[in-house]
Amino acid sequence: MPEHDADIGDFQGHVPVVRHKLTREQYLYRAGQAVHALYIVDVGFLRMSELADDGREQVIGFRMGGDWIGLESIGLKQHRCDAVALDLSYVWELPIERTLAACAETRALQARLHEALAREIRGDWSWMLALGTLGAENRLAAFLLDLAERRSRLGLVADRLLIPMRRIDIANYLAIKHETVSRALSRLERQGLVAVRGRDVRILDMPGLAREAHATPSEDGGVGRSRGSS
Amino acid sequence: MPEHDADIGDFQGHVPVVRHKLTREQYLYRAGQAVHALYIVDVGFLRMSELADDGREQVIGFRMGGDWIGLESIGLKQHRCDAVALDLSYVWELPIERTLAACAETRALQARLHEALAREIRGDWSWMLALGTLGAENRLAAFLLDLAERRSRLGLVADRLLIPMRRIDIANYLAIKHETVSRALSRLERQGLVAVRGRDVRILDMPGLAREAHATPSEDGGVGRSRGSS
DNA sequence: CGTCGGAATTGATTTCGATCAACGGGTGCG
DNA sequence: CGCACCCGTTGATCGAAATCAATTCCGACG
Repeated sequence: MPEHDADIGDFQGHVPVVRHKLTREQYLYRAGQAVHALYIVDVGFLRMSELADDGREQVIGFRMGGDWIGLESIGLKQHRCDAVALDLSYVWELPIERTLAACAETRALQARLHEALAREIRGDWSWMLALGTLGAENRLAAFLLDLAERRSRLGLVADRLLIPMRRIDIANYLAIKHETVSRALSRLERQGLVAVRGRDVRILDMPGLAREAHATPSEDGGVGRSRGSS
Repeated sequence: MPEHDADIGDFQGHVPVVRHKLTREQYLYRAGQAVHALYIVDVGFLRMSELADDGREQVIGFRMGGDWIGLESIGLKQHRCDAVALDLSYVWELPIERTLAACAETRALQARLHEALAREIRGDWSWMLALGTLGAENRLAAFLLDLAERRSRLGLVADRLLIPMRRIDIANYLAIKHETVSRALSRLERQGLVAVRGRDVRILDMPGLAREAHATPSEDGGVGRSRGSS
């Protein structure tokens, strides 16, 4: 039984929920806009990105069915990042004040929200681990594997990815250049792990890909766990 | 007036708080251990790190006075990361169930917790931006600047950093090697931005360092903001 | 007070990914 | 229908950081 990150049904009775349609390239919100809602993706694909004042932009993640959007903006007046649809998408909109109030009243909802917030943090940390310790090809493998896993959690086939984002989005997310993404994909294909045709990626060897998603060379990790008391 | 991330006073009346002493190298918790509390640093310095099953380790951040610890573990049975003291430190321990229950009852506490969780996410995202878009030297500058800012928020002098972590910890956090940290520090010193003697770092030119903490070369950002509807 | 070992700095060389460049292919629009 | 533009792939070269290596610094402890 797929454990959804966010089940809109839990909230539907407690807060007025509106379903929004987003077309390709349409922004759910942008940095600078007022914060007035949280969102849960119903169907579709969104890209989250953080931006610096000097123009730098970093893709932080991608959101699909069941994922929360906007949690990072709790407590803020204005959004600090962008959320844009990569595809035709539908999201549930939950007025933020009403939602937080509902969480204060209903213990189960509060737990849901805490869960979602903590899960977001863990996901970010886990990705930071990958970014900090893996090379380009391993990162890409980890990324594909993550997509596959999320698809299967939604009850979809996991070995057939129809990736809605451009190579450049993937590259930015992986903190590498898009040429490197291409090359890494080709290498994975040459190893017989995946079959790539444009945005249609088929995973041929899931365990092999999983192996590739961990450190290939003689990684040491660096920090060195010294003898710790207690 | 310094706006603290977490004010222990808010919780002290509502949950039984215990103050814990941690000596250098002592673990507050380790991956695998049961989750039973949240923590707020009183004084000292802690290092958070995420670890992979294959031994890779990534330093996620450092915690000092007023910072929460353990938020990432909400909803988990067992910790997935390490929290270790770099220095003699004192932390407040808040039993997790009692604390979450208190948040459910008291709106102000709930807001505090949401705030802290969301702030953690924003901090992570902001650091991901730095990791993804800055070179080694710029990252280091950003790191020093962040330490300085946090010190000043605690009411301490900001331009004198007595860094309790080893180069290797910094390196891991910055996702570079410790030799590179050394070289980058030396370069910053040669530019007259900082004075370094071991772990005693003096910031000589704050604005200059801030300039260094942004992209030096002709960064483009990559993703390319296309014409967005709405 | 000396020495021992981990931490830090600096140098030489290698390597991985970035950059520069060229080209193929699909798609939307005139 | 065909052109133009963007996306993606691949090749050649460059460069920043990793790796390998040698010292120096410094604190702990006998």
